[in-house]
Amino acid sequence: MSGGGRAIAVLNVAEKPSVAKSVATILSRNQGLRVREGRSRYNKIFEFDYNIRGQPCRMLVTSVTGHMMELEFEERYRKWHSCDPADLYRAPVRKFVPQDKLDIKRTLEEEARRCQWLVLWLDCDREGENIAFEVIDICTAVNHRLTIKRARFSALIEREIHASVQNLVNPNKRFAEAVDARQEIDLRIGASFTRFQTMLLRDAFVIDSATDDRNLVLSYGPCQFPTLGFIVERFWEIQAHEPEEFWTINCSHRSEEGLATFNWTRGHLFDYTCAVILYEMCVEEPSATVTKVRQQEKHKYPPHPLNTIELEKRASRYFRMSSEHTMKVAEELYQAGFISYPRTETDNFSSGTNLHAIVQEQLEHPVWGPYAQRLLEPGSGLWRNPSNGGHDDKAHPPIHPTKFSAGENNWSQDHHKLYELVVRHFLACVSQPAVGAETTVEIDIAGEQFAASGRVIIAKNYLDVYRFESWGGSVIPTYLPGQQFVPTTLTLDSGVTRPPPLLSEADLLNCMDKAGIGTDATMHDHIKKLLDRFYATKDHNTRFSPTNLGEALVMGYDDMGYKLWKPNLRSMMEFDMRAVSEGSKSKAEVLETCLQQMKACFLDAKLNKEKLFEAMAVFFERSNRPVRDDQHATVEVVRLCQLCKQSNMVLKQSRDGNFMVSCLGYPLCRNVVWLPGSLSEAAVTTNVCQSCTPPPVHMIQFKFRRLEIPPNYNVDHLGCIGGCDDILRQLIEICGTGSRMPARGQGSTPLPSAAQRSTTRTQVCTNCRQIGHSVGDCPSQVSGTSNSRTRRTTPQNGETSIPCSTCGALCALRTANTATNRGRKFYSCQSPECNFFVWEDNLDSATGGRRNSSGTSGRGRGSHGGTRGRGSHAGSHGSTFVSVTGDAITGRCYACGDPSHFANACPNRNA
DNA sequence: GCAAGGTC
Repeated sequence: MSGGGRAIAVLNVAEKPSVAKSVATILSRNQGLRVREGRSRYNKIFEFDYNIRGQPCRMLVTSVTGHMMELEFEERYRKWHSCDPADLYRAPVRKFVPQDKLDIKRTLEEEARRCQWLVLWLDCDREGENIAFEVIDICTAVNHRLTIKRARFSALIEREIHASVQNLVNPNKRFAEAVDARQEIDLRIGASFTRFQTMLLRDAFVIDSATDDRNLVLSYGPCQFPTLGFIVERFWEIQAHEPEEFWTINCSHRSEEGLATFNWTRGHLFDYTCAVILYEMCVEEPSATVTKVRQQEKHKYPPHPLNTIELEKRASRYFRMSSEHTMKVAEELYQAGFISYPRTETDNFSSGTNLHAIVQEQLEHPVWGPYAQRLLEPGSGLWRNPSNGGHDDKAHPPIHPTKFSAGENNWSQDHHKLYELVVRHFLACVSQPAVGAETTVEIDIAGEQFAASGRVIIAKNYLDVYRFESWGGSVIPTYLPGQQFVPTTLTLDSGVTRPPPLLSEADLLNCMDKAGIGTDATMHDHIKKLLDRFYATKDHNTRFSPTNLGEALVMGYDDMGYKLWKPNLRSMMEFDMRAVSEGSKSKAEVLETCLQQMKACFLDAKLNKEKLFEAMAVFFERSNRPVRDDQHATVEVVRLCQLCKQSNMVLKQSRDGNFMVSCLGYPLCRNVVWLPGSLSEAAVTTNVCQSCTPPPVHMIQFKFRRLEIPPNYNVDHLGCIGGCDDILRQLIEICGTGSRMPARGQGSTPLPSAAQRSTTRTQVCTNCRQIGHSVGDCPSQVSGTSNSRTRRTTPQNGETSIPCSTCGALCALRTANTATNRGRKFYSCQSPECNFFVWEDNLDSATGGRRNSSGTSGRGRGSHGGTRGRGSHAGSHGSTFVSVTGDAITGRCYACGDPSHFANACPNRNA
């Protein structure tokens, strides 16, 4: 020790208990290391003396367990009906320490009070940096004099850790801010879309999932939806596949040495005539000449060191274990000390790793022990330094065995399998590749080229231990260049193209990895979420299909023209996060632009919700369940209820279009203000009334139907329901409120409430000027569009109403005002119980039935996107038309079957 | 009841 100054107390915090222990063990060199309990039973506190750049330190090393804080909306936005989901793009959010993290927080506070320095040993990635700032916030709140330092390390090895503590740096605020932005965007997008689509669809359809419909959550998330998108896209590709016939020429030759199968170098042809002509040329002159014999040494290389994704993919492929279960078992093996940390991107061992020692541990294993023995014998030549997979998370090594086991009593079959995979994979990584001798023989028959190949494995090497992989070997007879022979068989075979298979779990992980969806630690969660939400199913072969629900949701958004189910959104976010980390964009800037875009997208999705209805209607029956008052309604807070003084009053639109402002405390509080029946639109604004108390009373932007209000009133009116608004009061008196509802004559329409009855007055129809009904119920008017039209029940060209093909009520002609379909006319059913909808330009095809009546131009399942199958996946081969046996050629016409000629000379050819 | 990210 130099200087000899007074020792300072240094609080060191790692991301997880295992890292705290490693850091403490390495720094203390295991001498004078004391351990004591913290308030959390997982997060111990290690103590020892150390010296940082001449400064004597009393080191305290403890840990958190990942993030300390969660992001949530403020209380008044937490309930699903507390606000319009669109408000969640602006609703205030706050970070808080959840209940199960409070004990760690208290440990940090208690220790931080007594320390002078805080050294952050969080993982060296963006999330780690964000957690670092969570720790800083907690510690500096109780001790603002703390000196804050960051330790940067790329591996938990002595050299790195000692160097790191002597070269402490400052934490990187930009990294942490990138994560803050990601969290906020994920929360706002996820919560808004989840609430929106759940409330919109759950009660409107009979969704035959395994859970009670009322508890069903139709979640949306920027990772789960693209994952679902991969599954649906492949499913559509399969459905859209049109089998296409192709032809190929196959040739075989049997000699004393065995059989050789020659493949046509043209592969296969889709042109039948062309194939037949080439085939007949071969048959007429069937002698084969060997043009080339090539012999080559081929290597099959062992896999890269194992990271999380690869572990999940291989466990799925080899054992059909789900990625989620794999991670659970791996976690247990890790906790028990048998394998290294299982959540790692790294597939490259750092140069300091003692690989021999890891092999050494396995020597006594009854099955692979002898292989490990051979590996360590210098004379065997089996050893090879592992390859570099090119990924490094700078925090963890590749997954490898850390403790020998020949199997533990408490292990399940899956524990055995996974441990075996980790060990065999590691031993394979440090082994020589398999070596094979490959022979390729090329022949020419009448100018057509064919090739056959055979392989002899010379040295299996790593394949001896890696039993999960194989390398097929096949022997072919010896051929010499220039040699001639007559094929044993020469056949023209047909086959059909086949669609690609459904995505396997390994395929899905691959898609996610390539598109940057999720992290190595969360990808399996996203897959599991799709199963939990009934969006997808997995068959016994680990292949995923979308459920009707999953497909309908993706189809609905796809029909809106949005790629919300594509990975692009996440990629863009990832790009922005990187920009924040690098300082080229600010967190505020990214949040502003991203949320603005997403809000616009959300609002447009809301406007286009018919698309979701249509897509759902392809798969599900409409629900007969009475629709609750708050379903299908826009919900916006106007003011605090002055009756119960506990809940908010919100603007709502009932399904038959009437607006009201009612208390969320219903049914405990029944306070309601009915708005004029002549309203076509109403939206709560951010403007607050200056005269009504107690504030805030939000003003509402009203839009009235021109023909339903007297000419001296404006169609647009910014009004207040707090009692100050004379215009609103007058219009309620003139037009009445909600009176259109009982007049609709729908048996299931609820009776008007007391409040409604009390505000319904004698009315004068502004259309026909008669007393007793309002314009909305005027018998001489349909849907308020004109005062001269009469109701007809048969559709005619240019007609304004048609009978609903679903329920028999009338459908009114309306004009769309959405971004994607502005100006396009459609019919929608006027019955509040029915959501029938059809584009006017689809009317002809719509009369056949509901399924074809959707606005998607008859596009149902199966006709989506998809590439044509041509050449993608060759199917099985079929008929043999001509066979060549020895020297005798027998043949017949492909077209008519006559043995006297071939198809190119067939007299019936053009018949 | 909602997201995704850490981790036990």
